Amino acid sequence: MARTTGSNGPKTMDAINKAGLRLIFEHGYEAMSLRHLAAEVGIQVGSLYNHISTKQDLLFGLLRTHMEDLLAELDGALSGVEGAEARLRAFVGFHVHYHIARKREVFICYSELRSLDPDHYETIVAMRRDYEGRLIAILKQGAGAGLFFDGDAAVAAYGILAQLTGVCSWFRPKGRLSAAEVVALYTTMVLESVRRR
Amino acid sequence: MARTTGSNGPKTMDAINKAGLRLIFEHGYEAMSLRHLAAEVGIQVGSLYNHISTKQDLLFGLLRTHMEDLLAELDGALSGVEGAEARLRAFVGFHVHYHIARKREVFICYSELRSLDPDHYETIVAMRRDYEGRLIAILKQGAGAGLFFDGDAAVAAYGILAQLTGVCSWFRPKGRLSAAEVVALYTTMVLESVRRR
Amino acid sequence: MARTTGSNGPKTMDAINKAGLRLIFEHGYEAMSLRHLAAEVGIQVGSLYNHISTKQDLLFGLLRTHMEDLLAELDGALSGVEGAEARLRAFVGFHVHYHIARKREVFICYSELRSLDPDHYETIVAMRRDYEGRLIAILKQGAGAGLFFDGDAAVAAYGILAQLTGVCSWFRPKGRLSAAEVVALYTTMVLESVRRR
Amino acid sequence: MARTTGSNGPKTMDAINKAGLRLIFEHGYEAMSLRHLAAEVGIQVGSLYNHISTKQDLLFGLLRTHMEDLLAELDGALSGVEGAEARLRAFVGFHVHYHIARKREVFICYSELRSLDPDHYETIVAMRRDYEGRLIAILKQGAGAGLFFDGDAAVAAYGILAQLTGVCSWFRPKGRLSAAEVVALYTTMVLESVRRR
DNA sequence: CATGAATGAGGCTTCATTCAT
DNA sequence: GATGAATGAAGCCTCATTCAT
Repeated sequence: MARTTGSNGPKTMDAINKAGLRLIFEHGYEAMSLRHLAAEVGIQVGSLYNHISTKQDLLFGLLRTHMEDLLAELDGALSGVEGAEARLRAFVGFHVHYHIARKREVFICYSELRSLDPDHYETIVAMRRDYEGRLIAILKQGAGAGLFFDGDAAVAAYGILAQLTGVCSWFRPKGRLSAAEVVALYTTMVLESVRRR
Repeated sequence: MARTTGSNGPKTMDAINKAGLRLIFEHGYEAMSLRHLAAEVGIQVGSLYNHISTKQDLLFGLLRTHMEDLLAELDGALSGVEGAEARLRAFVGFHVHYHIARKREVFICYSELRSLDPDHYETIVAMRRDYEGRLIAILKQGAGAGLFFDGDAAVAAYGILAQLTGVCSWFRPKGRLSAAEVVALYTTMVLESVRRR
Repeated sequence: MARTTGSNGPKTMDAINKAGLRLIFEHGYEAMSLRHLAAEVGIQVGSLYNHISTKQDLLFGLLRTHMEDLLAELDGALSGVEGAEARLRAFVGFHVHYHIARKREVFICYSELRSLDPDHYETIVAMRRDYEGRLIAILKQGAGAGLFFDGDAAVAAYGILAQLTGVCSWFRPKGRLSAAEVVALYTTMVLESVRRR
Repeated sequence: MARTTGSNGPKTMDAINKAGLRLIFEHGYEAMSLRHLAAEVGIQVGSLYNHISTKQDLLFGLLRTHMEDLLAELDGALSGVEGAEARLRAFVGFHVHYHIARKREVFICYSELRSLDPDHYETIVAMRRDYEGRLIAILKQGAGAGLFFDGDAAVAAYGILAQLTGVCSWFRPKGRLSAAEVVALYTTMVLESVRRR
């Protein structure tokens, strides 16, 4: 009943996004009910609609924000780095760290693609292709420079991305290996796997 | 009203499994309604219950069958193969082919784990660990023989499995590369990525 | 699967009646499903229909048989007994013993009246009125003979019947009082309650 | 579509309780569908759940309220009344009047006990035992004072309660006897039936 | 006489969303 | 900005009953 304070609009929106991210990660978009979400935030279901327009838009907002961040931060990580090998190292390091730090956004961005409306789907998939394109470009640059093998760069990129993205499934902060050690191991594995022989 | 034929029990059960697999793959377990499934099979919703006990059991049946097949066929593929490198080649080849051939079972076995009841979840995850254990054992065998690098075999295995499993997301039968070509490329990448240097 | 013996038709019908009586007593007619009943009998649901025509008819059969038995046995118990007081004693003794012996039939004959189709309802209620009429007649006979008070015989009879019928709710074979002791107590209470004063 | 009025929450809850009481009385708890109830109240089925949590809770609420009222009003009726005979007269008068006035609550409190969840069942049965205990205490008090016979007070009480409770089955406001006349007749019958002889 | 597969209606409950207050 | 009561569709599942085998 009693509201705690006056206008806490932005705070509420943040809480919705945070709880929504967690609930979608844990139960999936279809399985997360707005009742559940509202309870987590501490408001009534109807009140959600003062902050979001539909359940679908909540999902799309989360995914779009994630993809925008991912692309922007990748560009930051690659900026000023020259040479295919250095750029590949930078890519692997960035990708693993980001995917460990924001595993929930990453996870739902894969698993809930199919829950998006066609229009929203296209938007997110296009951003995803942008991201993959960055890695493909690096592989082609390296092949052109005679450093990397000369096979199908896209297929190789898909394999590398899958390997690296896997960390969000199994990495545990208190596990045997630290994030830095995983980066070191996977950087070596990736570099060896594409090196010209 | 008019029944089409006489007792077609087994045929119906097959149709349910087939349609269920496809619908869960396409829309997800939560998003697949039994209405939808029954319509696809061509029977009434209630009639589903002559063949399954619950929606959850339908899912579990699909996943358990898949994991049983996966393990049995892997053992077949590795049987009689000696030496760590040969076994690793056999593993990669088998894994990629199986994951291309049965991409839907594979996909839902990852994506719908969280939709399983706790007991069912444990059962499937245990079978999954069995499967991963086969690859880890090969890596350790190779490391012991001085062929493969001496790092964390489990983490390396997770990376390899993620890379290979990725094929069910992007592989298209009519794409640029045939299954055999993907196997060739990925076999090389995997072998190089773990080779002792 | 394998049937145990050859034709066991009447045996099956008996089993259905026995299990039906128990299940209706325990859960109520609406709450007893034919699945439940079939399982109890050890056959498939569809097979029930080789023995009964509808669920409703099963109920009606149980109630009609009970009422027929009740009336016939009451007539047996009163036959040859002369004098209002002796007949009232005989009535009380018979009623209590019968209601203890066949408490389940008695119970559902009250509780499931409302589950009967209108026609079936009328049939059973008419038999019930017959039964009540026997007691009312005894009270009137006693009043005419100056033994019993001269009030509303029907209302008195309803009170007596309710009191006596109550035994099927609380009587336990191993309770403090034996059936005979309950009969003795209630016979006294009833006789005193109607005695002319 | 068009909402009739603004927030009429309490009014709706009242209407649900009233209609629920009537429908359970007429058809039984199992046979009353929420469709039916909602139609009677004039809302959609789903809207019921803005006021009740489950069908079971609706039943329990009705029964608990009834038992609370019954106990409270009995205490009111007995308060200040001294002497076993006066208290027994007060009990009979109160019981009959209450059971005529609220025959539907009384009826379902007997007939639907078996539809209660085990926990709810225990709660109601305990209250029922409380109520019976009041009558047993009066009988013992009278026996101790040499007014009433010295038999099994509990069994006598069960018989008396059954007789009195029977009114809700057969009493009709426009029948031959008024409520006051029934009370007079039954008070006499009960007192005579337990008087020391 | 028993089976198992089918039907179509209906069971209780939850859903996302709207809107007057 | 929050509430709570309303909607109408849909969720999974069970029901009594039928009937070819």
